[in-house]
Amino acid sequence: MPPPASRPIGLTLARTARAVSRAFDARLAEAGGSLPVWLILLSLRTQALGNQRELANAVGIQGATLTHHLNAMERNGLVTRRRDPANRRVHLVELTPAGKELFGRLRETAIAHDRRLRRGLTSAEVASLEQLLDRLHVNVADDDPAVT
Amino acid sequence: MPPPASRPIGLTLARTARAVSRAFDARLAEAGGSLPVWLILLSLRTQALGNQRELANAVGIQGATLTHHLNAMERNGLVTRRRDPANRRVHLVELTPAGKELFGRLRETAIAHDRRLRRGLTSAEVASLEQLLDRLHVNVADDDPAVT
DNA sequence: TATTGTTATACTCTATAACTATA
DNA sequence: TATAGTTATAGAGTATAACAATA
Repeated sequence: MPPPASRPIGLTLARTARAVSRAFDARLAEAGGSLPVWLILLSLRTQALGNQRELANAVGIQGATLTHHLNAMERNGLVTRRRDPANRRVHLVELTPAGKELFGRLRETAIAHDRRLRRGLTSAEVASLEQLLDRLHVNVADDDPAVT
Repeated sequence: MPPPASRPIGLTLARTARAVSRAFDARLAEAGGSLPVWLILLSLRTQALGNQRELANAVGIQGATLTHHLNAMERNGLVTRRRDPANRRVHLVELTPAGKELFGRLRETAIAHDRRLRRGLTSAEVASLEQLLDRLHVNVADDDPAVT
């Protein structure tokens, strides 16, 4: 049986994602942010997260990597960290007013980016794309290395 | 008019692409490669490229970045570089037998990865996905920053 | 002992600027 | 002067391992 004759979908996905994320990165940088910072702010604002492990998980990075970003964000006055009195191992991460302001700006950036991405696509097409992407995600998520 | 109410397609795209490319990276690493090395080998084998600038372009990186990878690949015995007698400014990049061997192995890896990605999708669905991704790509490619 | 998070360190990919060799 | 490529340097993002603090 022949290999898939057409252009591999993984290649198309990788190239599209790279182009799209570079464009988004550039916009975020103009607005004073970056992708990890945006994802961290977004997670903090839209999810109730009990600790940094959960936050790291929501963003899709390791705990130490999150610490790295939080250090920079704290240095830049975007977040504060303080011990949870109820469990002093846990650090409560909170947005400062500057952090909330940046969140607002980056949200505008993200909305504009998405509007641009959707240009010329019907909402049915976007929904279909989203659903197909989710299925790809599931296909690599179930880590069954025995797939030959 | 309200912002897109649903989950931003850019976020779904970014998360899917990250998960998929991490899975692919892991497979490539097991096979002794990496994504940039695979893209370089693929370009060398499937396109007629006149010089390194064109090669860098095909891979989607800067010339200096390409040099960086070629240095490593040459160190590892995968490619050779020699001056083009017709224009001694140009360096002809050629695969060694070891380079061709690695190409073959990585191609198998890429094919298996793609087979896995496509699981449960009809070829019409894959075609539709590919076409939608291409349209997103076009939407960010035309760099018209005046899109509000 | 287990859990939470930080520090130390390093790696990969990428880029820009300055440089060399050739035309 | 212009073009092809390299070298030098740096920065962002990520990771693992060892550690400190707390439970």
